[in-house]
Amino acid sequence: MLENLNEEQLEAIKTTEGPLLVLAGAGSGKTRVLTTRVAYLVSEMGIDPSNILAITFTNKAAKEMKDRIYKMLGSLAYDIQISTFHSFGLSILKEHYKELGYDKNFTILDSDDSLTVVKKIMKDMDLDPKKFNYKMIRNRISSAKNELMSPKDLERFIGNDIDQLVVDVYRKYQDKLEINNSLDFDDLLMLPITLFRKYPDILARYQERFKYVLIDEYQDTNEAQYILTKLISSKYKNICVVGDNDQSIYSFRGSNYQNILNFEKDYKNAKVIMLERNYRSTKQILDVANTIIKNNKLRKDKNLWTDIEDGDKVIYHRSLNEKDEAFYVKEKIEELRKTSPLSEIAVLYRTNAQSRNMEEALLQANIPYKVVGSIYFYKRKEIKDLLAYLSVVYNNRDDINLLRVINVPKRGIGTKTIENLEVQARISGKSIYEVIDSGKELEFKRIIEDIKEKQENMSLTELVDYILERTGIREELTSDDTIENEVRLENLEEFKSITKTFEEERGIVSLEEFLDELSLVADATEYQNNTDVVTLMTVHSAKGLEFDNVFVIGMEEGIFPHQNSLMESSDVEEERRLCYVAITRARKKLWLINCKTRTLYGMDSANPVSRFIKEIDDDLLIKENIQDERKVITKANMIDKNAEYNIGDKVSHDTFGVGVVVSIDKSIVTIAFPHPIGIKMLMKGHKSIKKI
DNA sequence: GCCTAAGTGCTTTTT
DNA sequence: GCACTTAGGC
Repeated sequence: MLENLNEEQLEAIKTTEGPLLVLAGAGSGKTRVLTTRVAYLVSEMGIDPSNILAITFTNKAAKEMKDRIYKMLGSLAYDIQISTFHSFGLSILKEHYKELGYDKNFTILDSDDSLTVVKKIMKDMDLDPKKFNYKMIRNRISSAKNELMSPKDLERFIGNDIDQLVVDVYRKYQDKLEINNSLDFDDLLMLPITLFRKYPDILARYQERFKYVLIDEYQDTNEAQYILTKLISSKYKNICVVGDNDQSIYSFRGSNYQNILNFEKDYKNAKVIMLERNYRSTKQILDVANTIIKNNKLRKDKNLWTDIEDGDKVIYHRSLNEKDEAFYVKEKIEELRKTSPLSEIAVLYRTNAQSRNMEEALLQANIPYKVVGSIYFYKRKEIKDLLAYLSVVYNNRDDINLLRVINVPKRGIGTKTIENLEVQARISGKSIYEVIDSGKELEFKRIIEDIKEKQENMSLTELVDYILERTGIREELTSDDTIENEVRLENLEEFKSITKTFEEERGIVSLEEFLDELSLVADATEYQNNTDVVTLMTVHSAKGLEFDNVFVIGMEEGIFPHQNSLMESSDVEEERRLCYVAITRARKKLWLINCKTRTLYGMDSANPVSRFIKEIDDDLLIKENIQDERKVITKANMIDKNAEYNIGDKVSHDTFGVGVVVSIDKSIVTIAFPHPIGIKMLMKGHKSIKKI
């Protein structure tokens, strides 16, 4: 078990008592240290497996850790609690929902559902939707929760009308969730803390149970996660946190990498171990990563090194456009697959939207791939509808899901009826299901009741089938023979194969178990078992993974670093850390790719080369296709029909600033906007363009 | 109540 | 470019 470990790794494993901070650079064997440490605690120190709590951020990391520990400990591993923060929170709430005023069958809303609730509340408040951004309000509520602030706590910080509005909506939002017996993602972290603060005896039991606590990716913890771990480990203080401040990439979710830098202050006698030797990447790749990350000002310097000297140089390729970019990657993959399994190839990008062209290219070339984190499966209407039915069957009081399907398929329940139901529910403080007592909606209620009754003697897959039958969804989709309906049916069949896999792996699965897991794992690829395929994913999802061959596409200003990060230097630094994460995923070969022009938001644009590429020393790269920079002009339709345009005219745009008309061809006017957008073209009828 | 066409706004990253 | 909303006719 302890073979082939270096001195620092061994020390991290054997320091079992007291607080321990492991600063682990990329590829330094962090996961190995964590898993071996757990195994060591059990097999060498004789610690009861059920006294150990290991927390990760992603389901994937948790699964990986479980598998590895299982290999070392066998079935003893089952008693170790290894989970993500959110699933750990959920497990606490499953035991103590009563103390918090919830019923056993509470449901968990995904972030779209939360947004729907916020929208609804704001509409009820008669707020002009154009004036207030729902998403912004939802995000503010979410941040407040992650900072452990109730509406009342937040009140003290009101400085303007918007703040006041956030507090008002937050209060109503929380009331709504409680009436609906439902929780959002943030509640999974916040409520356990509320519980522990209110009931010290319950906390004491958890402290007693989890005498040994391990936290992975500690640099990504937010306030709620930080407090939660602190509470649980505050009695025995056997807390081991592992992380790398250079890989902190979740500040948008409230994570604070100061948590890792402050660890020594929090725990006075903390031991600190640095893992600086990289076992993953070649020197050529590591050099590129190091030259980029050293541009961050707010950073603790460290020296990540490797002795893998003989590698290939990193390639920087510049394509014509995004199609060409995808084509290039496809060509390279076809070469690679002669010598490497497809599972050792990853294509990484900054935003999910970038997967599309890549998918098309791979599809055309018959190269199997998977898109990780692609939630599009669960976002599809038919799947969401089915899930909504399952949720309502499980928790009748879940208004959000009920309203989604009360008229699906069409049953003649329209806006008026629904409005009435909502009003009734609001005055009586009940859920919609509870106030239904007549009309077509009673018919709906009967369907749900019937499914609930039948459910008792059915497997999960049978239940899904019965819902499709009883609700009329299947009939609706088969009665009209269109391609769209065909696809929908296929997706529903695919869903059934997910439930089947579930049941094969775990035997009888309750609806509760299934819904819980789906709400925490919104990624269809987690349940696919095709292994030898190319992996497409965002850089964020790639964290913690490694591949022999890595392509990073879209290395352009405005994309990577992303447009929205360019205003704040601290945000650009986070983008740089993200870039560092991307590069350090590669073991052997790395390609950095961008293109001269691409279609973005429905417009053609020419983005400058990413600053991260420019930060790399020339002699570290092989450059391909680099020529005539910055003269690319693309065209599209245009604009304010009432105005006349001449070359050289100045125009202004709310987002892009002041631009100059560079060419006119019939109805197409091309406008150049300054850095960093590059040159943007605008479509016909775009009102935000004004001639000056 | 339902359907369609036209209009609008927005896309960062995730549990 | 797309998903989502809205208005207006049936």
